[in-house]
Amino acid sequence: MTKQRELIINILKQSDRHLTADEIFFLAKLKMPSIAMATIYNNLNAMNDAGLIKRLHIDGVADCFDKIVEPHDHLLCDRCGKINDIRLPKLIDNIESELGTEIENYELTVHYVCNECRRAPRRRTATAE
Amino acid sequence: MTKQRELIINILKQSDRHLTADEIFFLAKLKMPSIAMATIYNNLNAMNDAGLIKRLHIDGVADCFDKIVEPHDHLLCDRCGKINDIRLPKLIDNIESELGTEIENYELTVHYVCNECRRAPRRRTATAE
DNA sequence: AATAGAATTAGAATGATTCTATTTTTATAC
DNA sequence: GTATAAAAATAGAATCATTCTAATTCTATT
Repeated sequence: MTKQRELIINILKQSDRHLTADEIFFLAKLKMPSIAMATIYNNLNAMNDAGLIKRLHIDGVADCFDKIVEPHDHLLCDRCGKINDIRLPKLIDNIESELGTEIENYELTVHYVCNECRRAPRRRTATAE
Repeated sequence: MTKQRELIINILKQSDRHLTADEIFFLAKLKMPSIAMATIYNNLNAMNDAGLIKRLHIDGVADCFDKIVEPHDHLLCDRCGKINDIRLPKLIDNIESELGTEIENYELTVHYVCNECRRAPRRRTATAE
């Protein structure tokens, strides 16, 4: 466990959002100015491959990294772009029974309009629409 | 409807796979050597935005384009990388009832090991693993 | 045939990510 | 505690997918 990896893990742990490699790089540089982008990617990729974190692709946005612990799904608000985590524990059984085969795992992104946006319609909170 | 768009649509229609922009470009150039990459993207993006086709992101591979007609999900074999379409019509209700909200739509990619790979284990058919 | 607007073309630009060569760090053996 | 080998980090170049820009070509309408 290198200092760099430790730092990256802490940044992920302390964030309540799903960060991009770039955001992690920026935050890491504050604490360790010498850190290189390649180190960010090397570590994120290694941890992703090891299943310690999860690379997340949301259309039109750079990949984000998620400090998963347990499997979960994502809720994307189509208006404000915010991503929320959800657990849909029965879903894997639903999929398997509809499909008739055992599956390894799955990735699900649900598009919806979050409560805030539903209430205050049309006011844009973040990047997306 | 320009000649270029017609060509792109035909390429998509005639293919039984999900093609990348690059593959579409290559195939289009065979029939219309002057066609530009920007035209491919312009048309794919326009059709995607209009809901006529669907941009598809699979981890580690360039985006593919899918000639959807109706909503459907994707099955990705983790061994050979092949993508199959599936319909899981009950899923949207399942998600909505588990979630307690109405949703717009969703994207689901299910990872599994396809029948061929299950039978002939470890022999790699395509790009992935 | 003249014109306007839309689409295409070519290639430069961008953004994200990976690669490569060099340097630093870490761990282990002497 | 120094020598050495392996692993990781660094800097920056390279690559890949995609978008952008400016110039050109098409198409439809007058």
